[in-house]
Amino acid sequence: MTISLDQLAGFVAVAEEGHFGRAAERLRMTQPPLSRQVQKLEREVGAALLDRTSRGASLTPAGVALLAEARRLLALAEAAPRSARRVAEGRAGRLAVGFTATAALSVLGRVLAEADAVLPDVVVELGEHVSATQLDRLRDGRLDLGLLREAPVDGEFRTRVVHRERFVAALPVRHPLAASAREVRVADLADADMISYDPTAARYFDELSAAVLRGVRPRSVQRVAQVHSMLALVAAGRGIALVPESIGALHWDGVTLRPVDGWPDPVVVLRAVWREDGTNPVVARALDALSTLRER
Amino acid sequence: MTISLDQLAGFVAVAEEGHFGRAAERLRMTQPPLSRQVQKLEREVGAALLDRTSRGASLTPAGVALLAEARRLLALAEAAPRSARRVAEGRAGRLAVGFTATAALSVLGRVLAEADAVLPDVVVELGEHVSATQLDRLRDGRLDLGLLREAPVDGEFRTRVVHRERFVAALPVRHPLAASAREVRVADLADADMISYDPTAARYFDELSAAVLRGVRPRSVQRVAQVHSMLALVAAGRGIALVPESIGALHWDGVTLRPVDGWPDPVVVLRAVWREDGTNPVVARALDALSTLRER
DNA sequence: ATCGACTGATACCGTCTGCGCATGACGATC
DNA sequence: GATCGTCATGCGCAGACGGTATCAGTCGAT
Repeated sequence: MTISLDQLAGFVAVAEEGHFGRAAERLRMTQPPLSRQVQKLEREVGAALLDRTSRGASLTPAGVALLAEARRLLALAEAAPRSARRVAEGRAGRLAVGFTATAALSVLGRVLAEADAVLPDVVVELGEHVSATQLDRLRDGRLDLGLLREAPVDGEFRTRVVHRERFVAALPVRHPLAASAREVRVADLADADMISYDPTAARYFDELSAAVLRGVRPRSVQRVAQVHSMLALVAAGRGIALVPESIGALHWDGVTLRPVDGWPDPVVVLRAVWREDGTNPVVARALDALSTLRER
Repeated sequence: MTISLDQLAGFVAVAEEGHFGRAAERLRMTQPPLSRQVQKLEREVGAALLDRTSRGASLTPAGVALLAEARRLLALAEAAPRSARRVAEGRAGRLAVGFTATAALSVLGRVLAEADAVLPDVVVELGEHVSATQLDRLRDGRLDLGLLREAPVDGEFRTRVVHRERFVAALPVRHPLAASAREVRVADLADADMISYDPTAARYFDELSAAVLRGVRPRSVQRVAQVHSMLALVAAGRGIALVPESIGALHWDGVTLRPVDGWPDPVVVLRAVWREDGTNPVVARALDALSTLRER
């Protein structure tokens, strides 16, 4: 009751060959069923598509019109499964990536460049979210991959460190420590005014700060959640802050970044997080791309 | 070995319903063959398209990709026969129309406007050719419809008069006849210098001129094939010419058009000519449009 | 004018696909 | 843990579809 792709393929072959016999040969079948196929198509279309003569067959105007449509249909029908297979293999499709504000400064650019190079047919959709929101959206499938600081305790997630960097001290340019030495020592911070992290909203940075300060407890003059706010306060001369090194990409006026003596190890990590049982096959391919990234 | 439209329709139904049973109901079939249909599609695509659970089925990423393609395919498959049928009925398609230089001045504009109004989906392809060339191209199918003066003797053509007009005299503005009276009389032409038509290249006009002059034989100072050349010579003051009234649309400087006394009948005709056994169904529709045109 | 060669259409037959019915396997829910 | 609802599977049969043989028409050569 409706047309079939076989009928269209038969019709196209006859139209191109101008000859039922040769068309049948091309389709690796015999002529009689091909004739019937085209007749059936004509009945279903409700119009003659071919003029049959004793020398072969030629297109009617309706046939000309249908030929173009039939070619498009057959091309689509051939391409559609291939493209679906590519999506299944993770070579094409969509990848929803979440990232934190500070992640944008360190690896996001390289991640995207690498994804573009390795997975050119994957459309990466980006969203900036704090860590907790990213985990929520990973859970409900709105994100495929998160870039965040904290290691999620939840068992359904898997994790890979994609970036390590050092904590550095951000000093107001007029601060005495900025004038005197090249490196800041931990002890110098003991009697400094310090802008520190909000223990809930920026728990990771807060705990990391406490760890690297090794018991030294500077005066905390302000607690903020965002690294950016922190730098604004430093620029205003309100105190010193500890920030990830990659923040230096911003070149904040009035702020000097100094390494801290005795902190050689890159301790601030950024993790890629994804669902163990995620369904998007692009994730696996993207993680391959991320691993080559880390090797450099 | 290849996908079928039925499989795609089944897949789309399941994808939209999220449920094999309801999808089967929508397709007016039972659930088991639908399940097998989708399974087969998945084998042929080479990827899982649906995640089956005990609550229904949801799309995999590959399924999402294929769903979009499948919808496009099905829409095309539904539209293609309709559009072919419209072409077969002459409601859509191409119409190659030939016309002579003078036809362009009289009815071509109205013909095209009418065609656009009555047959909006027909693309009209225009070509200006002399009558003989038009007949050749009608014969070999490069033209569907000709607009020309002469009635073809050939039996394979059919004809319909689409325009009638009068012959008028084209006078140089400084010519005595232009100054004296409103109408020119045939007798006045007897001793006038006259620019006349080439008896082979413009046979129709030549014979018509002879007929309307009723035995009066003016001096023929020049013979030309094109009405336009004729007017150029009139403007140059070389003589009088007889031209179809519609040429007045051109407003040649230095030329005055005057009706001729005793020529009341519109004698110059323009005919639509087409092949008796032509294959393009648009022709019949176009002739319908032309007949309504003539009634006005 | 006749015959032969070639065109697509038709008749007939066998197979294989694809449907429906009955039922199974599995998970969710109470 | 019984029950309900999901999709998958086994089986039998009708119909679709392809292949072989043949027909019918047209064209061209003899």
